[in-house]
Amino acid sequence: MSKIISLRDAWSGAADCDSCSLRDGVLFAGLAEADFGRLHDQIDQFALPAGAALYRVKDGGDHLFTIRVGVLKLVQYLADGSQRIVRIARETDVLGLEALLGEGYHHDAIALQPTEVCRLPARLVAELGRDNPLLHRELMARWQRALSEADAWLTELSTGSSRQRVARLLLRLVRDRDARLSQLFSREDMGAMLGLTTETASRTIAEFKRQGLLVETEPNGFLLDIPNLRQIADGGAR
Amino acid sequence: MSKIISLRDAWSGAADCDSCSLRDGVLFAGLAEADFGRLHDQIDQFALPAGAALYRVKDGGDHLFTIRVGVLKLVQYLADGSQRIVRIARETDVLGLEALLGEGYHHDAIALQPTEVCRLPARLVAELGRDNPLLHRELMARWQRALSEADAWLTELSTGSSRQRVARLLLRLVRDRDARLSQLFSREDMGAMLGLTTETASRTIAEFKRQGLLVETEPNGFLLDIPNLRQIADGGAR
DNA sequence: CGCCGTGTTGACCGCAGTCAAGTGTCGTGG
DNA sequence: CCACGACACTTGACTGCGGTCAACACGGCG
Repeated sequence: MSKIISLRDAWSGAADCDSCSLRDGVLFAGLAEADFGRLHDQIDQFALPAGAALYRVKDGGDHLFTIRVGVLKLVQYLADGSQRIVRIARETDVLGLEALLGEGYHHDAIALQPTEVCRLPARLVAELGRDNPLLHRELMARWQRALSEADAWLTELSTGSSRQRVARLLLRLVRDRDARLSQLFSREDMGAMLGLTTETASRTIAEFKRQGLLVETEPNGFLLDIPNLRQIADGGAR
Repeated sequence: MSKIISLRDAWSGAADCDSCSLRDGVLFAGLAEADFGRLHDQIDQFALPAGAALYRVKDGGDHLFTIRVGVLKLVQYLADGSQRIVRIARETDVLGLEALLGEGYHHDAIALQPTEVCRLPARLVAELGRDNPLLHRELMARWQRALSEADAWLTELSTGSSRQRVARLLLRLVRDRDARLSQLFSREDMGAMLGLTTETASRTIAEFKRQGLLVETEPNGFLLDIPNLRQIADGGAR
């Protein structure tokens, strides 16, 4: 368990959209300058340390968030108190889409690394989306992306042996990037993502290291043996 | 494996929307009569026997579907050929939302029971959605519903012991309805939904029957002992 | 220094996967 | 009409993977 940090503490000012390097990649790429002006001064920036919650299930939910840097986990809890991580969000991803429907958040969103986000009022985005086809389309695309992710977690990360799941998770983390990985999740989080216990996650990672499938080249810098991991992921050899 | 039935074979005419009992519940509840007219004569109806595919992953994907009666499974396949059922769709649900983004379908959609659907051209729905706020909102709500379902499958149906998973599946099938259940899935499908083997699904169902948690009152009519199933689902006693 | 959180490893055991046989039902064709 | 095969479901026997409980190593921090 980590310290609780309220969003208020994390406020780091009004957003500096004009110079934002993500400007073209994010939700508002297609927004006319006029519309964007309406939105702009409603946007706030926040910086979260690792372990801080961006929002929690019970929260009201009247803001969307786009991630500038960092990684967050989306967590749901079961009746017995155990947790399951249902998705991971990283830079340019949008969180809290459910706020557009006035639903209140469906997960806890918790930073896994130092993270910066922009906060947008849901009402305003919903309004703009109503008569702006490009934003409308962009919102649908975000929803679809989240859905595809969710499906992939089911088929790839909740099926097969522990070796397969861990291998698939590692491969998914580097994806298009090359074979280097800057940070590994805690064993506990890995377990919660893969439906395994902390011990099994630990054992499997340790085994991969021993077999040279995962080499720590520098502190917090890992190199993956992608071909062999891929073979394991597909049900191949040990 | 079941016979392959092409959608062409299943065509059963232009849709009779005016008398459709679902008219108020579906996507177009908020559509003005004029707009709806544009859409209406583009809609076709299909009837699928159990086992037939509504669409497959490879298919182009330029139609949405709304389900009038029946149940479908959405299936994804892994590299090793095994299948995982990622969602179930029933009356009033909308399938193929991804077609709105021109993406091609992401699953195989296969009827589990005799099923009737209406088919809508994706392009037209996308157009209407662009300048119709109510439809726009309705589409977002559908996407969100699918996403919530996907998350629930992860936390409820892919976590815990086989007894817990089967119990949660049964409870989910009756949901708001009362304790009666008209049809049970095949053991194979249950396994694919829960990440279990066919044998384990069979054993667990058989055990529930022996314990009176699941009573077959008539052919294809089951009664659930909801309180006790709920206790099992939450990690309670055997 | 001692504490705490995280990761690792060991020993043991039980649940669920595997392989296989057996039962029941349905549909087809002789 | 019955014989047969196909298929789904059930059940058994065995095994192995991963869960559980516990001890220990390591590093950071008060």
